[in-house]
Amino acid sequence: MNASNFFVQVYQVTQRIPGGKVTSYGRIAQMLGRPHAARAVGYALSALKDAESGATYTSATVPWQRVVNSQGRISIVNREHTAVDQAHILREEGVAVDENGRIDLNLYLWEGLHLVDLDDILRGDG
DNA sequence: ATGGTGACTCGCG
DNA sequence: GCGCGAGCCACCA
Repeated sequence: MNASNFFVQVYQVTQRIPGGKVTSYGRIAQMLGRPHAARAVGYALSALKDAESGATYTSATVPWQRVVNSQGRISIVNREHTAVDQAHILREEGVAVDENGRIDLNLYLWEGLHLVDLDDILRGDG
């Protein structure tokens, strides 16, 4: 797999996160075989375009809100207009987020992909 | 090719 | 629990 596919792989893994569950940037990186590429994962999600852009992967087709940091905390608080949105959307999905943007990973952490699904993504079939 | 930039993580104090 | 510093990775000028 070449580096140019990395973003796409991140998006595809993220799309497999079921509603009501969350995972971390680091875990996604780990699933993709790059345990230290957490920052790159965050970079990929920040690169998502608007729904109107017509791109394949947009903030509307990729549930970016289900990705938080390893502490179970929302990483984009007080960041421009999108500030409180992530917590809001997660609550609508049934995830308990306190006023500090913290989530109990013991309750909402996503199990992760089965090897079969991961294989599809890493091969580019997903 | 090189340096700067994050929606990251981990280890310390 | 919180702030810092130091790795780490993919992108873009």
